[in-house]
Amino acid sequence: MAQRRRPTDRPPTLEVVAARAGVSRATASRVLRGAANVSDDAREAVLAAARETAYAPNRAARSLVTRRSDSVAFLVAESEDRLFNDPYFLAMLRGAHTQIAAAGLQLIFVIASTPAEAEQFEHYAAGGHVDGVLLVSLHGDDGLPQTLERMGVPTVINGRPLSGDPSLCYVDSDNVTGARLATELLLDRGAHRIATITGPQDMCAGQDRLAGYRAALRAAGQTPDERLVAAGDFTVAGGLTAMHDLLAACPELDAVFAASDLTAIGAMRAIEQSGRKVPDDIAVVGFDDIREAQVATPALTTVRQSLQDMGRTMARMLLDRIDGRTTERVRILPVETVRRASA
Amino acid sequence: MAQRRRPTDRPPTLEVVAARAGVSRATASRVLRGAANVSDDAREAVLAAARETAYAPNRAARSLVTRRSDSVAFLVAESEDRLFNDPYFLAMLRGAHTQIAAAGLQLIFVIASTPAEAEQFEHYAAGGHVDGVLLVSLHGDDGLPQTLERMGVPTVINGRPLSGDPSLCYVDSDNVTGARLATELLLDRGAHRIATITGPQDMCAGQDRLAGYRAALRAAGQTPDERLVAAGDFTVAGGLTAMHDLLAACPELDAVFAASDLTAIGAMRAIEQSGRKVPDDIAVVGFDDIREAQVATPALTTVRQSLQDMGRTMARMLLDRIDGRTTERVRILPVETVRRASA
DNA sequence: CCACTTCGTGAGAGCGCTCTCACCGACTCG
DNA sequence: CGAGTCGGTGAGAGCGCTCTCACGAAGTGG
Repeated sequence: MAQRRRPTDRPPTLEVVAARAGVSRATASRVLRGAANVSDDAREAVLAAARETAYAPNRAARSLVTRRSDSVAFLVAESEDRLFNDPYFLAMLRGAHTQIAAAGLQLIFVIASTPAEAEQFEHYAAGGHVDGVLLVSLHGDDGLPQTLERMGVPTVINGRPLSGDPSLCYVDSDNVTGARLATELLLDRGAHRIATITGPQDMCAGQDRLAGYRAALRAAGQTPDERLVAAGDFTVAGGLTAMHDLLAACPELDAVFAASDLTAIGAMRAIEQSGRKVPDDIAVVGFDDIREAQVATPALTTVRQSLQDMGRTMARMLLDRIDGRTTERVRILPVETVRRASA
Repeated sequence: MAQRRRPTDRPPTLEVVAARAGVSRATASRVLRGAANVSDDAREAVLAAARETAYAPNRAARSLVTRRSDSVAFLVAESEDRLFNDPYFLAMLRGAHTQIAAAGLQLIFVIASTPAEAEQFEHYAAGGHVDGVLLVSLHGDDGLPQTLERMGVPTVINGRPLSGDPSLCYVDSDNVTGARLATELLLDRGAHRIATITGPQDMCAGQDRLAGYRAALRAAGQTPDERLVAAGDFTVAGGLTAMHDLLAACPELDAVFAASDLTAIGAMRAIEQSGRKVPDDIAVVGFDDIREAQVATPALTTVRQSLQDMGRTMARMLLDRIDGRTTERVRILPVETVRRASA
């Protein structure tokens, strides 16, 4: 437990600990950093002194000489709207925090919704104030990761960057397989005309899930029908509109693969409004397995991806890179289907 | 844009900027900190030099001498389970981030789910590594805020601390009024026997929402009936069980105020299972206005609290305290009812 | 028994910044 | 016209830590 301390007097320094232990600052420093070449006597004396004085190293002083900040940024490059539409975002943050904290680093949380904010962060990172960056929700072909890497700040991205730059390091869910599994699940159920509502095509998740849907249809000997593809944006409202369009264009469809759970919920609402039943008339499968999927009526069949794992994996890769350990440049995480009432 | 920089050469220092501007380090520092007593000539020269060299101040060095870390912790003292059950948690983080970033400080994200993690954080804070703490999801009469304040680290808590310590600084939603409004809404609708499913009674939100419910009934001339009060825990499962109990104990009830939206969703499911209809047989009102409330069937009438405002307000109070400005010790934020189909 | 290595240690420099203090020129005032 | 004031400035001392280097004691081999 920390002692009461008046604001005027200062926390104990290494000097104090060393004096109390009867050794030099250098030796105390060695012990506290866990360096080798210290005798057991000295080690014990220093540890005891540190405990008695409730010593906590001054990170600023350490950072000044080591040129490491011992902190990484969790940078969300996302507009506010979409940020709030990404329900497992928190899970990613949690996963990342676990790893980062275990390594003794601190996690700095940053939102950069606008180009101005992004540039401000670049400047900040240029000052050497973070050892690495976890970049979440990168858009289009934003050059931010390249800029950071050029400045010598290792960066790990969530989701394959659209730019396709082969030097970038990222972690992604297996969106193609997930979409294929979802579509196959509908095929197995006997669906003949399976529509899809896509995600935004400026994100790899949107592109890949569409690709997986098409791959499954082709594997089953069907030719993808463009009338059965409607554009969505991962939101409830987008799913609602897209589903109405699909029903108008092709009333005989009997199943839908929605590229996100929110989209699927919007689609189910549209189906209900048209007087049809889920899953009897039209089966629905989503993607993400957000909590709303369980609460929805009927409960939504979907594809689960673990964003906590995503955060953990990203953090682990980043730590490896910061410490100069070799690490794979790309990790693709598995997904699995979750069967509920809607299909 | 930052220039390409080989890992070996270092970022420009104040020394470099000063030399380029033809002034001393002290003057350059004055300009960059925005201090007074600098001639216009010197100011312009320094700013130009800083721009040309893409100078970014070294925070560690500054921190070392000013004894300020220019960072605050966003500390979540919450078990993982509950953390994931608090859907607007992210909104609070966002609100806090906006304010903190605008003040030029950085936000360090910390989760302390276990006593060991909490103690580790105490030790960390004792080292003077944060200028203040935003404490989220404090439980029971946890002594953490008192400890931090004793160490001279200003702390702002979300939600009235149960310990009732009058020295603590907090921001809370007006839970009593919210619960009263929700109950009055049911009374106005003509409900005669209004039950409630409470939140956990080791949290002020749970206690206050029960108090508001009772106050509304008494104001309407009713004597609260203990058979109509069931214990919940803010979860779907808890709401489901509690509602079954209520229906068994008092089959003639015609309305329920649930202390959270998730609880309300569980309750609606139980009502449905018992063969009754919402809102025709039993009207339901929740609390929070989480996104699931809109998606639920029927859409949930509820009480909205803005957790983004909460985060913003907490951050503002903390910044005021850090900078030594006087500030109120307690802020209670308003709530409003949102009418949807369930009542 | 002497050269050599190894190990534990301490002295001391310096990381990049802020801040105090002293100084200097220009001004005001009696 | 000398004494006092004041805005602008630079020299220099640290802040608390790490890290290099040198040194003495102990161990090792020819």
